[in-house]
Amino acid sequence: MSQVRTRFAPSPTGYLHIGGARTALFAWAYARRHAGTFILRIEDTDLERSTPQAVQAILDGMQWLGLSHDEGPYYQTQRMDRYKEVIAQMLAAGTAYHCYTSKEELDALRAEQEAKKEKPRYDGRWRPEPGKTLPAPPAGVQPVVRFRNPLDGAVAWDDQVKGRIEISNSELDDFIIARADGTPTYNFCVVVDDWDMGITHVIRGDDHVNNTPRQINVLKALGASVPLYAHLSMILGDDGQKLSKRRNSVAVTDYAERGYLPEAVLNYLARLGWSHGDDEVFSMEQFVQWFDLDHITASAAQFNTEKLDWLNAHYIKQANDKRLASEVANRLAKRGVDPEAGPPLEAVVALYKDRAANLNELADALEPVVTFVHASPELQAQHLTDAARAALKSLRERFKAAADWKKIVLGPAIKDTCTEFGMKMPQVAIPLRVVLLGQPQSPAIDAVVEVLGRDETLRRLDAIL
RNA sequence: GUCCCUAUCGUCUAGAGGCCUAGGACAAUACCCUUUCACGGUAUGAACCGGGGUUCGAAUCCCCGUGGGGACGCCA
Repeated sequence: MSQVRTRFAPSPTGYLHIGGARTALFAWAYARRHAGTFILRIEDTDLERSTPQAVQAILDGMQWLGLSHDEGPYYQTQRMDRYKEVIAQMLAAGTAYHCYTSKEELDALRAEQEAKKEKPRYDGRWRPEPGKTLPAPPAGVQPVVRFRNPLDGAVAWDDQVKGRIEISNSELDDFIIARADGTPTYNFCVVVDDWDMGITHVIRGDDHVNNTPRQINVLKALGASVPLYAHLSMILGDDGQKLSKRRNSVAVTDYAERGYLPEAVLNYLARLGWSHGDDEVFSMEQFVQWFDLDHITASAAQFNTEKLDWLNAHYIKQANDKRLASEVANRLAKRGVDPEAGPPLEAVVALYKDRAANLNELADALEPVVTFVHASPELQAQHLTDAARAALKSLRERFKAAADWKKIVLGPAIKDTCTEFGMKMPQVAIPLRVVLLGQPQSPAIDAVVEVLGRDETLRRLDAIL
């Protein structure tokens, strides 16, 4: 078997879409699995809609996910000479021809066919046939170039995810491969690129299934070998509807902003439409070893944010504290909170990372530790009763007398206070949380007090009591 | 309208004719842990779209319906 070469070929008209990211992941994993080559190709022939910013956004998204390419990025706009060369060859070989039908005529034809409930298609009026007399080319009209699609028979391929697909050539019309201005069109560029780049496995979204027979026909006309195709079904939003920019987070960078770890997004995407038995949580190394085209689901998959959240929480628990601290520091800084203001972030992260589903939640939780947040009047009224205040004042004296600022000393100090006042643990611990953090819930209170430090703990106690 | 794809718990999925009284995961519910909130643990409920075949036997194969999606551009 020849060396595996796969490609990801986005068009730079927006951000790296979550569906595109999964396509890239699968193409990347397949190449890695087979020690092959993963190629990045930018399909920017649509000059109107392609932007350098979008190219950068795609590159950034790929980098965030860690999907590195071995070749490219290639840009179709830089390969124009090559496309024109192939078009000239096809014109000479008779596998393509000039068509002078104007857009207006085409529109009229389409309207007529739609009125008759027929499938809109080019009628072949400029297609040369033996014994057929073509009209005289109208003066001053720049022709387009059309591919001379076979009239009879069928095109078939064994799709690696959908099985055998066969399309009759009578369903296909002679599609345009070069516009009137001479620029080549998408379906043609893809063919030349896949051929020139030696792509062995075309792994792409299933919105391209209908393009495949055309592309295979051109490949054959060129005498090129036909790659294997694997068409991935699309990803639907949480609501079961097609993903939309308005309703869903579609850009991978949205997920970065929303506090997801790339390994969680990757793991989630890998399991969306692909499976390895009952395995749910696995590393990219493991994924690459397991990945195959045989276990890809043929039907569309609905995105489930709750499951992503669960995976993300899992990976946050696994992540090392230093990395999380740096992520949280960035987020706090953006909110105008000085990450250096409180105790060492790493120590606080260690205390809180089991309880956060994403980095923003983690930052939310750390904020009242890092900076002193006064409890709202409502919370104070609810929790800081006279009895509670008295107990906390006594506790403050115990804290002041603490020989060592450690949990093993601090914990008993709180318990002793409970005993002194005949209170249960929550009756002291919750008011203490309210004073120290401005909220009634936190991890184990002795651990919080320890990490907060002696000076800061006493300062906050003094400020409120 | 024509062509193409698709259909297992609410969701992601396992399942390649008997191993299926259909398994796992997320979510849900209950309990345990925790004298807080989470985390964690345990348990429970929850599905083969419908109808015909083929077969000794069908979630698995075939056909027809129905639902969902895609394509039909001088867009990609």
